[in-house]
Amino acid sequence: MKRQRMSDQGGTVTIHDVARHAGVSSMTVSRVINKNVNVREPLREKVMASIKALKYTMNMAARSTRAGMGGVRIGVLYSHPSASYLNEVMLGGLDQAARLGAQLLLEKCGGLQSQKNAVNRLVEAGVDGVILPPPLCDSAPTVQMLTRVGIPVLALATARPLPEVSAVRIDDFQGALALTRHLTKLGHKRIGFIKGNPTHTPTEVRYEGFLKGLSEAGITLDEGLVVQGQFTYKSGLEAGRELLDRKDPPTAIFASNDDMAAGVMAVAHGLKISIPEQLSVCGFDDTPVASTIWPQLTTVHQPIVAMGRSSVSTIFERIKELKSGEPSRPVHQLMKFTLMDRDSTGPAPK
Amino acid sequence: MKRQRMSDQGGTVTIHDVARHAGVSSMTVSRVINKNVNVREPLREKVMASIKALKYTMNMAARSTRAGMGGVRIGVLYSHPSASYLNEVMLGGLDQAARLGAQLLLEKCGGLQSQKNAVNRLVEAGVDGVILPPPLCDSAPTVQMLTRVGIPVLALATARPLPEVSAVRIDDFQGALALTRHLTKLGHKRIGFIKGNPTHTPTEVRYEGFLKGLSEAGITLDEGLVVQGQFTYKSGLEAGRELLDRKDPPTAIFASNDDMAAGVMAVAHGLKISIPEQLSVCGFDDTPVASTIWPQLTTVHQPIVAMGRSSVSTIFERIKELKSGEPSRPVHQLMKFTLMDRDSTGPAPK
DNA sequence: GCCTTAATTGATATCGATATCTTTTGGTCT
DNA sequence: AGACCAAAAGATATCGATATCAATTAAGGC
Repeated sequence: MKRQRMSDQGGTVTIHDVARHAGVSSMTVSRVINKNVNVREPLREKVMASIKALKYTMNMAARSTRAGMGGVRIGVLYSHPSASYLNEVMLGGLDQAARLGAQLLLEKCGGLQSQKNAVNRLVEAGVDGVILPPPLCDSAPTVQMLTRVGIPVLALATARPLPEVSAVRIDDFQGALALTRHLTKLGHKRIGFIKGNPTHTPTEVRYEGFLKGLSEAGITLDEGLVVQGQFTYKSGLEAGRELLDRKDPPTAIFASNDDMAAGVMAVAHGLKISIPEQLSVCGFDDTPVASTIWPQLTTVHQPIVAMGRSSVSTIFERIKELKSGEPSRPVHQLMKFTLMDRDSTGPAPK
Repeated sequence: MKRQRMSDQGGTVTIHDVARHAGVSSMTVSRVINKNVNVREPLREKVMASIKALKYTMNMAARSTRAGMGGVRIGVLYSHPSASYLNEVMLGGLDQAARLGAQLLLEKCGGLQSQKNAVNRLVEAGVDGVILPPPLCDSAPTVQMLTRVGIPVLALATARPLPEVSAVRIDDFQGALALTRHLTKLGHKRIGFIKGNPTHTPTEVRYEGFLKGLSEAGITLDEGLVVQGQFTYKSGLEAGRELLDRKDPPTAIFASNDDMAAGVMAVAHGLKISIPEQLSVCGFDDTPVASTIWPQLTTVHQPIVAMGRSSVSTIFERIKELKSGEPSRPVHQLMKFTLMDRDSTGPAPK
């Protein structure tokens, strides 16, 4: 009895409350919210004012029950990306799914046979579309299985999207180029490079960006400073040890992702090599680990959360088009990356 | 035209389809789904069979529009927890919120004044409840501001819940005790301990668990092996260096969280101390970093995602009670932790 | 065996937003 | 000025699940 629907209105403000307040029908309010064209200016303003006055916010759950669009299910099929990467994707994805009233189904798989099973489980569950985070985004068999049964696919963070799939990604080439320029501008000439897992498409593209950056600065590639990694912390540890144990170690190391950069930094800490005074290190992706470690990592920020969000809305649109029989083509969306200039890079020594 | 509502039924299976198939009313189906008691066994079975046969899954969005519970808004107010920790909380939280049809509002703040502003923003936005992840879960002023205006509060992962707030947490004492037992069982006698940030409540409790573990094993505390940390990677780095630079270094180090343990391991890698042969390291929380680094970290798994989920449903229940005028008391929920015995710990050397 | 009570089941209204259809409005063309 | 038509606004039906109340059945009690 204490707290009985206190405050001005009785709890939540609905579209009808706004309508009453503005003296129009709720349909008009709906049209205003959805930027529908057929509303005259004075009315639109009156409605907008009421929305503000009542602090109206839409109930997304209700919207999604609207006729026809009921219960869109989107599958997210992953094999073994880094834990934090997937977390961020899901963070954005779940948030957007909630907004759209869609349902996200997370499905895990391993080898090829297991991929088949996972795809079947998703189809059985009646998904209307599937998002493939890396590294599955580049798996042709998986994509085919899905497209064959008419389910649209979206590849997340692939460097080279397969045909027929939508994609949300950044320009890995430009990102690697920007980072390399950053290093050469700081005066680094001997730059080590740690490649990623060769089965992931960004691996090669980032390397190409690095090469371009070197040639721009008139530096000849020293093949001995290029080490193969696997995108894992452990491979970064090994590659770092290999590079830093040389008698002519590089003054900077460009690791193809943050986990490997963290490995390199761990080795450097052990060798009492101070960062960034004696060695500059940079990574790629800007996963949480980049700002966890010390010194904080200079890296290319990939807006993973936003990409997760965008993946969901992009494939949602596609599903809507397909359901209503409209013509529909895969959509490619390029997100902006940001160079995060933090504390792990500095001027080349001496 | 290619994909025109293929498969058996015309799109999504609803509760009504199931009802028709089973020859009952949709209300009965609803009761079966929600494990409501008042359904006789034969009918329940018939309904269950139909659910399976039609591969029915519920439309969560629709459920959340149900009378009365429309548009619950839950605020999540955080200051500066580790990025990955918050991610996991939100992952569980968003997922559960979607299920319940609630809306989650994320709000950030810094100092005390900024906390006031943040609380005001949340109240303005009309939140019905607020979740406080660490370290804000222990902030008495914030809690007071909220309870004063009648908004229920839930503290996440606090070790000592303030009065009047609900809480979702693990038993930090037992967790630290289990981990210490693990080390002593492996034969370690000289065990270093890195404390966490003194303003967080789990810091002291974990230390107490450690002490208890030592005394159980009949080990006298060496005060020199206890170092103050801050829950940050950097403080782990410094503490690790301090402990490992001693002439009589410990054979095992218990860091109060994973980030600090990662710092210790970085130092060890640098000193070419092999883990776990020469040094055992363990952390606490099992954040993604624990399985990212190498060797993978022995730690206490805190089910953060599940705790995020549980926080949302717990405060949701509370909100429901308050809204319907039922009597309502804060709820405390203790989650199970798990000892993750991975590769960073081993038998004490010689 | 009849009546009261409790346990089951069903019928109907509802939630919030939108699709769709209908009515009204306002303007243009001859 | 009258007719006609598109634009603008409203009325109503709908989505899927559940709350609520009514109807039915079963279970005891004397």
